[in-house]
Amino acid sequence: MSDDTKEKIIAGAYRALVRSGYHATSVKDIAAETGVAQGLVHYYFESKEDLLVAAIEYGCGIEDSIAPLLELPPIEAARWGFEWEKEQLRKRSELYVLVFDMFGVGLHNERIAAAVRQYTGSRREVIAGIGRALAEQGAAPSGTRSDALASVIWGSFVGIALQKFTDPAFDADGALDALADMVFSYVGLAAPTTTNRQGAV
Amino acid sequence: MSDDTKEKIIAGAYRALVRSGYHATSVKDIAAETGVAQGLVHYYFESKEDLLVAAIEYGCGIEDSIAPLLELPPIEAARWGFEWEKEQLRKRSELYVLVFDMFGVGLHNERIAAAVRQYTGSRREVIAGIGRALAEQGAAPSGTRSDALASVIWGSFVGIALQKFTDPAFDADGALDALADMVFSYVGLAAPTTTNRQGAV
DNA sequence: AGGAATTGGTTGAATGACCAACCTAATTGG
DNA sequence: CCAATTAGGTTGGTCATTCAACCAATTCCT
Repeated sequence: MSDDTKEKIIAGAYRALVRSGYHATSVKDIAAETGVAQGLVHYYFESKEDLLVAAIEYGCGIEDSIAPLLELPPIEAARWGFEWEKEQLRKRSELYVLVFDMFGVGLHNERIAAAVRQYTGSRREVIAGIGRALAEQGAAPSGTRSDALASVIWGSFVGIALQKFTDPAFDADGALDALADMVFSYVGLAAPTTTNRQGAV
Repeated sequence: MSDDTKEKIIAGAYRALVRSGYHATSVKDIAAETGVAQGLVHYYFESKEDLLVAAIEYGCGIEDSIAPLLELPPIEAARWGFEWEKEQLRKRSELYVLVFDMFGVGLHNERIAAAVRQYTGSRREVIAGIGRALAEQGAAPSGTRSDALASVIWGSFVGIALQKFTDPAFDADGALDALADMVFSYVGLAAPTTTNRQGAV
């Protein structure tokens, strides 16, 4: 029952974290959210920070796996990558909110910064991997630096998500379509044949 | 001495904010940073939040003005826009840190969210304006939605900056160069002479 | 087998520190 | 005189962390 309780506390911490943000989440909140005495939280975790780091890692782990994407041929993977991002943005918005919160916290907390770094690094690497596979197939311009391009694309994902969360009226799908259009045009591939892509200024 | 002191407190708050982040900055800190009694801070500002919002606006206001950029012909403006971003990233990194901090805070604080929204909106609008000017000159594909493209570019700026601050080894200049390369190639490729996008409505 | 001791999990009430905000009385200086 | 300013203290609150006690199994001793 012990590992179970620990896991329950982590899940509760994640929920509390998503609801209230890093700084507004107290140990008391977490205990209440989990349905457990406050003292028990410290029985399992040395400090609040320990717990929150665990909760963040837990949150990053429960997202839909990208693995199936990487089984596809690289061109398909690239196409679906943008769709996958759109879908995650819709389905898992609370994780994005948490991640942005962590970006901010990480600026002044090395522990959290490390967790964030690992998360972003793995994300960017997926994109870079697809880019390299494309380059090996000769489907990208010879001078293209896959990692720089991956940084741009992943950065754009982040920036678009950010705009969505700061402005509820923001058209994230439109921006992601524009990004995809630009990327595919740049690497010399046909643009993905997705939804109605009407051009209106 | 009165307006001067208020300004001094705001500047001190800005410095404290940059150093320690939003949540770790107390009124006491600000008073100490400014070299002023704690009570005086409350003499000038109703609440801590009032002061911090003022400090954020102050911070956004002291950046180098983009105005001269907009005097240039749009193609030159676009070119220099990327250089300007590189330079700001080098010279004004502390403002970026503050802005990212605010992104996080804004997710759970409507007051700060509004300040952030205004800042990001004005930034994006500059880019969109250049894009529209280019489109009017026929230098961009007819189907291009300037605002979607501006969202992508500004988003990428943000994402690249973020990567720089989470990973000191990150090559921001390289990423910005790649972005510029891609954007220019996109706009150039689909120039009026090309036919493949002409029919897009 | 059966009572005693041990252990791991759990509780909720302290503890001590810190915070913003408010207040007051005293001082400065134009 | 009046506005700005200081130093100090108070209030009411929140916070993470600690701690002694409690409970239910499990193990040990006889």
